[in-house]
Amino acid sequence: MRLDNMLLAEGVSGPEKGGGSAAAAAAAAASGGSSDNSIEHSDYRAKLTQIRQIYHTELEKYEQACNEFTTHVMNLLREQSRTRPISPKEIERMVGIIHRKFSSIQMQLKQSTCEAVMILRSRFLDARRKRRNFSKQATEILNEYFYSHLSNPYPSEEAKEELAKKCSITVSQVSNWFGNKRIRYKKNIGKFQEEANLYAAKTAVTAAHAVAAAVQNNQTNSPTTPNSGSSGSFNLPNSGDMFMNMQSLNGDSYQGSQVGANVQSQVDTLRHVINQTGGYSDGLGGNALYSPHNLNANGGWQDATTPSSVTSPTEGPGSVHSDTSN
DNA sequence: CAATATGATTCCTT
DNA sequence: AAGGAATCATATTG
Repeated sequence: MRLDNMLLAEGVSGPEKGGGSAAAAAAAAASGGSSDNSIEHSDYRAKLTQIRQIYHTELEKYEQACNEFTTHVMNLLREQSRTRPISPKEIERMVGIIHRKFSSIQMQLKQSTCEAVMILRSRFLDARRKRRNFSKQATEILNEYFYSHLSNPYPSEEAKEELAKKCSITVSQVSNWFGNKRIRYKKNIGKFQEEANLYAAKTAVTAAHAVAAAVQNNQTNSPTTPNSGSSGSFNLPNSGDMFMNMQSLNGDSYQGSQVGANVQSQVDTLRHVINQTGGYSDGLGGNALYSPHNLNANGGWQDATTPSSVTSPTEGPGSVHSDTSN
């Protein structure tokens, strides 16, 4: 029974043409494919039709054999009925036995066909096997979000949807990405240091521009940290992104002649804000603020088994931002 | 071709 | 259910 259903759903035993492509399309939609894998789909469909043909011919063959055998037995019985009386019940019984035998054979055929289809599916449609990297742009967007929310890199469902939309991937892919990113970041923070600096600088610059404009407009205004509409700006147990921003701003100086000055003042105000919000921050408030290896230490969401921090074989990852010559 | 990066899946915990 | 950890299978890189 179930085998029948599955074969029907898979388009093997259903209508001749429509079923296969429909099943393939459904499977493709389930695996969240974009649109570029039409080649694989046609390949898959070809294989599926092959399976379907085999299945149908075999099925037909079995049916035919069953009928032939039945008539043969009937003839034999009829012949015997001349010499001895044969009740119709006996004939019925024989026919039933034959049909049962053949239907069990058909069952085997269906089962093996099911297996073949499953193998085919896992071979062609399992996204894990045909893995494609996301576009450069998509990873850019995701990384930007990740590093600008480093203190709490857990996007809400809505944020995930938005990111998915922007990156033209699915929400579950966004979830996967963040899951992988969090774990891999935590596992080896040193390896991600320059990436972190890069994206932090990128977002920081935009923020700094905004703030600089605001400061120019209204100097006496107390800046309430123009965080893009993320979650609360003061839930920070560590405020890693803040420190990131400031570190990159201060260390790298971003070649901006005028901007640099504005940013410097901005850093001061930011530091002020941080001192206000984080009551505990007197420990690392002023002087430790700009040393990059302290950034690793004050992780908030990554507080499992202290990750042996920076141990890179090649160069000191802690001194990434010390741009030497000009 | 080995090493590494990366997206997806599975198992397990909370 | 969502997230962490381990793992798989492929992509990319050197």
